[in-house]
Amino acid sequence: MKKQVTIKDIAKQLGFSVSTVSRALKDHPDISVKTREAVQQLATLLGYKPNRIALNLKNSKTNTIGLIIPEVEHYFFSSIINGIEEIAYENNYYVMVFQSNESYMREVLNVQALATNRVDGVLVSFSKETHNFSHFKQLIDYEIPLVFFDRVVNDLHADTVVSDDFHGAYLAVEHLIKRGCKNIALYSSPRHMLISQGRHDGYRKALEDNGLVYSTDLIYSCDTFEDAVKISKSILKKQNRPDGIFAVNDMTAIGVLKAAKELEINVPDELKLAGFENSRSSKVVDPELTTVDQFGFELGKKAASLLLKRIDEKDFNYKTENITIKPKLIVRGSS
Amino acid sequence: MKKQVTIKDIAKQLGFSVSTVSRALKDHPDISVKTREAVQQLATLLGYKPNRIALNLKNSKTNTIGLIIPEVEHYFFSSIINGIEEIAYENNYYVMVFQSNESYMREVLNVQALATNRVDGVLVSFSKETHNFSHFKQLIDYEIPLVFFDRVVNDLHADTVVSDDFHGAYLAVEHLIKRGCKNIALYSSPRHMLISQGRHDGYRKALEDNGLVYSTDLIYSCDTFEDAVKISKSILKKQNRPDGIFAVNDMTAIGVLKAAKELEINVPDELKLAGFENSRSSKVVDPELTTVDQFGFELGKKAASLLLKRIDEKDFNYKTENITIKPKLIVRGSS
DNA sequence: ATGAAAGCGCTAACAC
DNA sequence: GTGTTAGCGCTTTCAT
Repeated sequence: MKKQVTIKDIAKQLGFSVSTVSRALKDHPDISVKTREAVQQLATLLGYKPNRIALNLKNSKTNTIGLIIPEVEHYFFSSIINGIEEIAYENNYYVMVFQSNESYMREVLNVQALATNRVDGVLVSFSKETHNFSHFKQLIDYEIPLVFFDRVVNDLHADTVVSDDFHGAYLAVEHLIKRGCKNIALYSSPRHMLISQGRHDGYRKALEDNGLVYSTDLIYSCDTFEDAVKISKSILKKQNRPDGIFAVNDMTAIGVLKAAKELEINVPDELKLAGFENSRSSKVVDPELTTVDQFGFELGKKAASLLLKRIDEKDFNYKTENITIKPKLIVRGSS
Repeated sequence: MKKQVTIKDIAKQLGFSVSTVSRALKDHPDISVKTREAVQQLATLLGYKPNRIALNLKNSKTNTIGLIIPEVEHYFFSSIINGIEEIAYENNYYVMVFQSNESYMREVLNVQALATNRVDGVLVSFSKETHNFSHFKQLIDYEIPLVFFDRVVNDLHADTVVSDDFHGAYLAVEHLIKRGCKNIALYSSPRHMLISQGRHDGYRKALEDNGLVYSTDLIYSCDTFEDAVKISKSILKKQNRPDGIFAVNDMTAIGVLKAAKELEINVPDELKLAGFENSRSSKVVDPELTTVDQFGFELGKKAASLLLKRIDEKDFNYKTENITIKPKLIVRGSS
């Protein structure tokens, strides 16, 4: 990289001191119109760009927020990124994105990287492998504000933003019941994650509120397309197979759909399906998938706004907030 | 944010000078084992983290590469990000991701942001709106290495990495012909982008090599799901409707599929379809979509490796490379 | 084996 | 209205 133009260069060429140039560049009232204009003109002429690094060092502030997500590849996460970027952009912040790839080890390294890069705040949705949260505690020790979204943990000094999983699941399952299902299975992620916990509880509550029996026999640990195809083939062959399935995410529900097709089980007539995410794929399958929209974009915006608020806070001992976004059931052809 | 621990703090507590501490921290041979250990021990005790910002300023190097893409939300781009991150991670680089959202204005601002953040190099796939490339020229003036991928322009001092669109399109169309299509339409993006140009040419060549007539009547400007649904409804109602359609991306092909279903045109019997991307959605529709895999992950890796090589180069006047990744036809049920 | 000091680019308190 | 200077955290040359 070529040596970049600095205020020093401008100062030298114009015979001013660096401070004058610095002030002129930011329209300081003390500076005479003449010098200001001369300086600004030369600056653009030389292609001067302020060096953020120097500023960052000076101010101990990078105007950068760190983001750790499991994988960009999921529609839900990429729409969250969009929401975050929107807010960051509006407020002159930059975003550093790190993926944990669902690996705990990688996530720990990501946190290190963020700390060493001196980001002003961090947004996290942690990996499936993460059970220990001491790496996040480090950030908190540094008084770097932290906001968890989607996958959250409640016993840290950090805000949280989630969609109301309980409610979303309740809506979806209630809907399946109203459509006549009596035997509804749940395809769910590992239990330690609060999201699946909430969705599980919403599922259960909807059953119970509607006089159906909750049974662990109807609960399957499965949250990917591939697994869903595989296990559904046997599940759907059973004597008293489910007449409705609620899956924790769209791709899982779509996996079921695929298996059903192969077994020539008609969806929605013989089997009704609901997913969770409102992904692009959900609109594209046939029949289209009934699903729960989590408003990822909004969620990202909320999380980022909250983080920026925390960054501005004078006192790090703020009272943490737990924000919940109400999801919405999107009824389509699969139910 | 709390005041972070610096080498100064360590020096003071131990009664050493900062230079000794600095050296001890990096296992400098001059330092005695005793001091080294004392320093390193205290450092971990206090939770010392080197301040990258200071380093960046000192070295005029940020170990960060900038990435500008149209939208993370597309599977193709997110898989590219994965490839880029992989390489960056292995080489101790950080990635700053910016989205242009297909807006020229936004892209220009992204470039500014990158320049002011003093990234060591930049990876770009430019927006659909971008016809003027002077903002990239600025980066080149600064001697910041630039690698274009996917959407590229050839008359700048920058390397390019693309998948062989011509070849991919040729494969897809040739395949449709072999399957018996005689009247193959092309759904394509605006022509000024090299990608659609290449795909267009591959389409044309495949027709001509196989004794079919190329005609602009069979070319439609359409590259989104929604548009494809809309325009296909009329196109597929025509007297001599196409018996095969090749679309520049999967979602467009899937839009056609949707329209065909509504019109009760059987795919693949009455209409054969091929897309381009090998997205998640392509595996999920019924019938599954024949498509061209562009190996986004590999492409991202190649682009990032090349960029890092350029960053290390002593002389900015390197001879630019134009790398092409051979795509692969994935035949599925839609053809 | 360790320390002093300069410098990376910029800002701001303090002079004048 | 403009200049001088110190300092942000770190590395490194030059002393000792």
